[in-house]
Amino acid sequence: MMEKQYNAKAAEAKWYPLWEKNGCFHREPGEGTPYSVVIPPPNVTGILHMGHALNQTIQDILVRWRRMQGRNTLWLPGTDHAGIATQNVVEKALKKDGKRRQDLGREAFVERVWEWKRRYGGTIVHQQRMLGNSTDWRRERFTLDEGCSRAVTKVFKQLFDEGLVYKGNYIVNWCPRCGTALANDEVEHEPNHGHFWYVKYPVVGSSAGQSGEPYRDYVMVATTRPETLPGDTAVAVNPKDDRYAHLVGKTVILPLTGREIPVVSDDYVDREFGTGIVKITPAHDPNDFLVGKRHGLEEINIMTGDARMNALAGAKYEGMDRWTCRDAIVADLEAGGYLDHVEDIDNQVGHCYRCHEVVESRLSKQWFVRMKPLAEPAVAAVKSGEVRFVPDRWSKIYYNWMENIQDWCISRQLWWGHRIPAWYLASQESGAAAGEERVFVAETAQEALGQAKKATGNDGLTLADLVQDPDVLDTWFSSWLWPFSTLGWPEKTDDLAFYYPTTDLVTAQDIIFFWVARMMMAGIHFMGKPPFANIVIHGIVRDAQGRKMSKSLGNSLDPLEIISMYSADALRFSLALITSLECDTKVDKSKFEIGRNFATKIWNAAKFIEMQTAAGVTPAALGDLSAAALSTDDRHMLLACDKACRRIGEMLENYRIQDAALAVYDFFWTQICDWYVEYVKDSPDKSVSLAVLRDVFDKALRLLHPFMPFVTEEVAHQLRLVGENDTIMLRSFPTGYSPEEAAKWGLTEGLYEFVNAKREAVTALRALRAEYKVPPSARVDVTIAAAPAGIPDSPSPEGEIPSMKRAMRAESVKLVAAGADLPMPSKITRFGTVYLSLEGLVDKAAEAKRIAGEIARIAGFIKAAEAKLANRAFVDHAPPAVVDEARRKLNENREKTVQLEKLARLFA
RNA sequence: GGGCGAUUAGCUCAGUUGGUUAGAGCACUACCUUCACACGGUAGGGGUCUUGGGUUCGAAUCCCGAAUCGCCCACCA
Repeated sequence: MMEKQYNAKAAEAKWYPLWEKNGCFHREPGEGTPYSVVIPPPNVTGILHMGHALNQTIQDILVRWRRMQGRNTLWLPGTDHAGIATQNVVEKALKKDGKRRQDLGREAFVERVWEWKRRYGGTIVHQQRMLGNSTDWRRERFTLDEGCSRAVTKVFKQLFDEGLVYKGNYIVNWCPRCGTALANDEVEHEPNHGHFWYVKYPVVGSSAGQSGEPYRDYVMVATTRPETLPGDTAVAVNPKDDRYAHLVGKTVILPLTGREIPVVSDDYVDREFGTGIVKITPAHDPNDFLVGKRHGLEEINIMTGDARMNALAGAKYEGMDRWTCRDAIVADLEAGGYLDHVEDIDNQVGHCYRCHEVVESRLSKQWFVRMKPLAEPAVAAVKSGEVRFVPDRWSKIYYNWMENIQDWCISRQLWWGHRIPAWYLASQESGAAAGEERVFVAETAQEALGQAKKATGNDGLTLADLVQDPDVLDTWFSSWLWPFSTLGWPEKTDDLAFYYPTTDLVTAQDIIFFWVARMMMAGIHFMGKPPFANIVIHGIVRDAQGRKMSKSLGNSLDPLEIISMYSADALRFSLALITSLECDTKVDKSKFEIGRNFATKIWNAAKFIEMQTAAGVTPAALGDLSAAALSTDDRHMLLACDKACRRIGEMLENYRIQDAALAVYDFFWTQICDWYVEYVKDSPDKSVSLAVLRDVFDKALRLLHPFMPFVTEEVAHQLRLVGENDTIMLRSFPTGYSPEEAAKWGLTEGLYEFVNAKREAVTALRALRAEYKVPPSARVDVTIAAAPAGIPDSPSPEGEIPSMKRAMRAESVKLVAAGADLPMPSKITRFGTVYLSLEGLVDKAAEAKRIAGEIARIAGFIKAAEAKLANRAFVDHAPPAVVDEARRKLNENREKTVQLEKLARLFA
């Protein structure tokens, strides 16, 4: 016998290992139609959060559904090596022992990170199993594993050979704490309350000096970053600015240094902002860098990698950190009479997305990928419809970004990651700054050596003469290859041939640019085909106040805690039900009660079926039954099931996960539990109705399985709907009954409407009972002026009396001719007019008042409907069905009014 | 500054190409411990669909303007 209560924990602990062990998640390439998805690899340092839970629930729903549809399904899992994040974790651990990574040396440190990965890297992988993910763990990958590394190297070399990877002097975002360059999108801009210092730069050759008043002629420069002053190599004005036109071409004295620097004119300068004069510091500001390039200005780098001032900043400031130096320079400017005044200003300051340090713009040599040539075909693939965004509006955002794309800085000054496969001549390295640097890009050091020998004509070179580039590649440089590197590329594997391109990519909106766009480019460039057919974008999980969930805010919900409180199925179903692809999802704990309650409901319904069986009811063979053997309620149930199967399948095809979840919920709860199970309790032929119930319940379980894998598997086994060594997850996803079955059982639309109408009558009677406060225990006498003739294919209402009797808690149900004028109180339904004899149970005055209100309300509807139908334009233009419906409704309301007026007189 | 989106019941959201008296879940009210289930059942209350115009026989839905909120990109020296 089934337990009184569903034990979710036990079911989860039992089924997941069995599925995995039996290879239920695994398929080999070859047969059938492929359906493949690669998981967005979580950081190996990560722990499972609600964002993962949502993302993976959506994927698992799609994957389980496709698998049940019979597709050859692959959902490929893995983790990302997450350069900075992982290195930080290990460095933090080292710090506890008072060590820095430099103390270990590169090789030992990297080995230490690997060791960390082996010990703790499995955390999130373990947690993902708790969700019930049907990922093929036999194909699990890591972005830094051997295969992925080979792909990365090959790609780097190919792009280099194609001229799409280059090394350049460039101003990059630099995190002084992490000691590495950051890509533009790794910088977070945040509002900052800062100052605007107004500084006077004396103009050379003015009359000022002669009069003995040094600074009468000066230009006023406003800056938020006085500490970069020693790096200034010009001041700039707008060419159209008449105020300063006379200054262009002259020079000014850079305060504190005595250096003369030119005044240049450049469109970049905004006349309206500040004083209209900008100091230009090419080595420490991206815009200034560009201005400097245009005017051939010197680039003076005055800072070290950890944002301290170097010798070029001047002896006095050398060694100071940038903020100390700012204070010192401001003080000196003031002392020298150069500082005019200070204003408060609100601006935006960039912070490192990892450690939150204020980012510095820094001039350095970095590797870049030329993006324009890669972006163009990636845009074309979406424009042509070859790749589709779901929802479609993301394509606009994608175009917008791709069309304004900038080169991608891919080098990172870290130790943990894919080392850049570029080598230099050791002898050349120190003196290379001045001249051309010789670089050999190759897949191996040996190959690089060959290149070096050829280039230098020196056959005596050995590996010892070569030095590999110390930098590693941006983490995304491996993830952008994920859809094919994980399938074995660059080898020509069967997996690659069969599962590439993948079918769906499911991810949140926040990594469309980081990841999705780049995968598109890589897929097209290296495989000749976009990496997926559909890009499904879902929202971000937010807390009840709409804030992003984050560790620092402390507002995160832990999926594992939700699983332990409510079950994995509850987590999954609730997420599916409340998630729209259209917008972000607000989540709080109470939402998960929906899923838990649903699981309980299913368990109890299953228990009911078991009890019927245990009570000795033997289900008939459904396939042998004809329409005549089935009651209208039985047939209605079968038809509702048929509709549910079709609708849910269609919704999933359109990625309408929320709608599908709601439909399966409604089918189970309303159709099966609220109506049919109630009917079965008192059905005239239990053997038949149990057969129907078992069949629709079985189908409902399968419809639900992608959403709630554990409870469906457990219940299917409890009811022996699958064999002992079998699993529901490999059974077919129901698509509805065949036309033959539908014909044999008389599953017609008319019949469906007929039973719906009957239910309206039952509901109306219940409402009457409630309105007139008839005690639930009271058996009442009901009369119905049955009128189902208006419904096509209607069976005789006579046969419905027994089922209505029970549902209405009626002592008797009497049918009279349709249209018969029944005494009050009664309600009009499609089935007919329902009358309940009250036997003087009513407070007359109160009822009279209520009825008057009701008449007034209906009068409003009638008036509106009459006006509508009197309108020729409406009658002529609206679809006939709409007009007919309006007429029918109007008549019904008129009839209702007549009845109500009679009733009012009765109570007067 | 550029782009995208949102505003519907107390709350979270549906509402598919314009078409009955705008729906669901939660919350709320009343009644019900009826032998699958109180994590339940039955019946209810609650919305001038942010706002002002326009198109239309008809607008939550389409167009224009306003307000409020959110996100993304770029960024002021």
